[in-house]
Amino acid sequence: MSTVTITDVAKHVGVSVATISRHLSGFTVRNEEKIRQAIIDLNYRPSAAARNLKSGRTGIIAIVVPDITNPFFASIVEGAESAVGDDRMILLVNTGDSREREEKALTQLFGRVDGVIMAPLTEDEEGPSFFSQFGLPIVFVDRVTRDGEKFSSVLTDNSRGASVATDYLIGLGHTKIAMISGPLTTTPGKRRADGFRASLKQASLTPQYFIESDFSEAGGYAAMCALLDRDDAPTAVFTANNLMTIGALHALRDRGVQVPDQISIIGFDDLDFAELISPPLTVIARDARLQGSLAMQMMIKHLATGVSTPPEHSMVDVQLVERGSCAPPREM
Amino acid sequence: MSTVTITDVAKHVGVSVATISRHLSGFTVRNEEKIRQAIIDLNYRPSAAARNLKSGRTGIIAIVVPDITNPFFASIVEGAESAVGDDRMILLVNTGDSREREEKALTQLFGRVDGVIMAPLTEDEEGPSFFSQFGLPIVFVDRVTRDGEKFSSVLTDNSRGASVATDYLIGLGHTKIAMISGPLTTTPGKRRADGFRASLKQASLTPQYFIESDFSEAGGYAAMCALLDRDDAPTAVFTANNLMTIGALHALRDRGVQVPDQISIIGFDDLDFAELISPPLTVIARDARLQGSLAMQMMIKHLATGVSTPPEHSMVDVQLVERGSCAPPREM
DNA sequence: AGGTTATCTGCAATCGTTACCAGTATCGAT
DNA sequence: ATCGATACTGGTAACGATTGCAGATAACCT
Repeated sequence: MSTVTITDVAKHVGVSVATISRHLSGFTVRNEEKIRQAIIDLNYRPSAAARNLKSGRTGIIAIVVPDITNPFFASIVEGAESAVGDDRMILLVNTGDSREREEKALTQLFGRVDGVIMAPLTEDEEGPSFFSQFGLPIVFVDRVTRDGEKFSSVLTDNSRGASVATDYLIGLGHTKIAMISGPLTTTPGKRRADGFRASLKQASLTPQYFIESDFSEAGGYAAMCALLDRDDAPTAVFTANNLMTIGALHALRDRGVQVPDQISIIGFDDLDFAELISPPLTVIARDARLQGSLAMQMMIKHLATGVSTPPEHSMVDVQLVERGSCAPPREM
Repeated sequence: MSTVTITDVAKHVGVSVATISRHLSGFTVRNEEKIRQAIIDLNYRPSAAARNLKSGRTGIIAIVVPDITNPFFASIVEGAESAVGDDRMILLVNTGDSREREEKALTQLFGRVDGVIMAPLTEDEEGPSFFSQFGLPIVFVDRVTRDGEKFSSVLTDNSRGASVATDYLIGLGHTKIAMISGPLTTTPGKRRADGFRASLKQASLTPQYFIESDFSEAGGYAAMCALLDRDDAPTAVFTANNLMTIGALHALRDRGVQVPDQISIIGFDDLDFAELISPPLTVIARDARLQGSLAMQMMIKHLATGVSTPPEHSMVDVQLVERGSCAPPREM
């Protein structure tokens, strides 16, 4: 059992603790070999807590995401992991889409981590100081808050992505185009809705099939059902994230609606298995892993250069991946 | 900026640091209200590092998984998250299937966390003391090492699961049954292979279509291709995890092989979209979220009752979910 | 040999908190 | 008024590491 301290090692070797400490910090000391051996013999491991207390740094970077089972966020985490380096670790917080838990997490994180990479839930209705108050370096990823300018961020052009999707459907000849949207209180929710609306407007169409949902599979299912229940059902639907896409597909399957013959569907965010479903799913894709990695790189650079460096902003490309789930409307 | 210490609060209120500390620990003190106010006014947050140093506990539990983008592990993490409680947090380590990183993680984790929930990569070839040496409470999940008896664990009956899958294929009349296996150095890899072999043996069949792969999508793809390239191709295949199943399905799709007409396929571990692919995928399922939650509960109990409590072992059920990807062989 | 560097060393203060110990105020009972 | 019990309080020594300071040793030069 390891309750071996630096003092024990020092005694064992016959030098002072300072010498051991210096050895540990990479300075040259007289009895290198003896010290190394003593550390192994005693199975000594420096106390992280004591180091933190002295140095004020923890070597831990937190990642706060709304839902780790969403493959998009899992990939963000993986990307961040890949860029974290040898001397740091990642602390994951899953807020389960709860604003309360997000807030509590930030409070608890203070002092335990050197920085936070986060996808905030909402645009922060509570004033510009909310995230600043914690005094933690933050890099926003995927989403940003109203006072986001103050912090670095890695975002995708959500509005453009939604426009590309909508324009694509319009280009195929659809006029009855639905959107199953995320919550308008979140940045991606809002921006994607904006892009959708803008594209419709440009084509002189009205957003009569717009449903605000919640980025969850169940939400997507319910929304799709609601759309199908309408007398005048849409001929195409744009689902604003991967989970809702899955839900919508389940609904279509359960109702026996043929894709793309009876309805076209395009999703936001690619899925591992998008090619495996029939027909293969057409999506707006972006590189989540890259976003995570970029965010981590920003954080590391920020921690290295000091707290008062100006925030950086980075935008990751979206692209249309045409597969087979969209076709021109049957009845025109 | 928060470099406010308990001393500052004490001075501000006009009491000693001990009093503030007691208030923080929930004891009744004289100036409750004034203290509460001072803490808010000064924006004081207790130093986690100092607390760790004094108490020896961190309030952090680590979860070490090989691959967070695997939905199975993402669900484990989510399950653990859901059971972690208000006063603790989760530190995630993604080892990326690297034994080296796993080992380094354990070293770094010491002193930073109160316990580790982990899915170890291998069965630990390096002797019984490997995981013990870190002096950390460990709960194994999904997988176990050779000296696993010493630590608590939450496992699934991998061998039985594989047998159920194999028996199902045999029951349908298949004799040329392939298995795309995980690495035999991992517990789930080995046990599932064992179950497969046992079932074949009982039916007087020989495992001539056995391929050891690596639990990755690419590995599954390659293995499936190899099987299809054989002169005497199998009529059914059992893939030992979800990622390899996806890879195999991609291979089948690319080669234009019809499921289940030309080949039957059954996977280990369910997928969100298993019903969406065509035909819907038949799988051996188990509740990953439950496993994660159970593991966390064990860890919390273990930390509460003390280090010397005997390890617990829990087994989670597997079940066959019949969908449409398996059928009797065409040519008999 | 004497003087000057260059290297390494130990001492002790420090990081922010907790917990033990002894001390004081308050109160009711005698 | 005195006593004992109760309820808080403040001072201070830890927790285990790092680091500035000054002293010691060795190495080098003239």
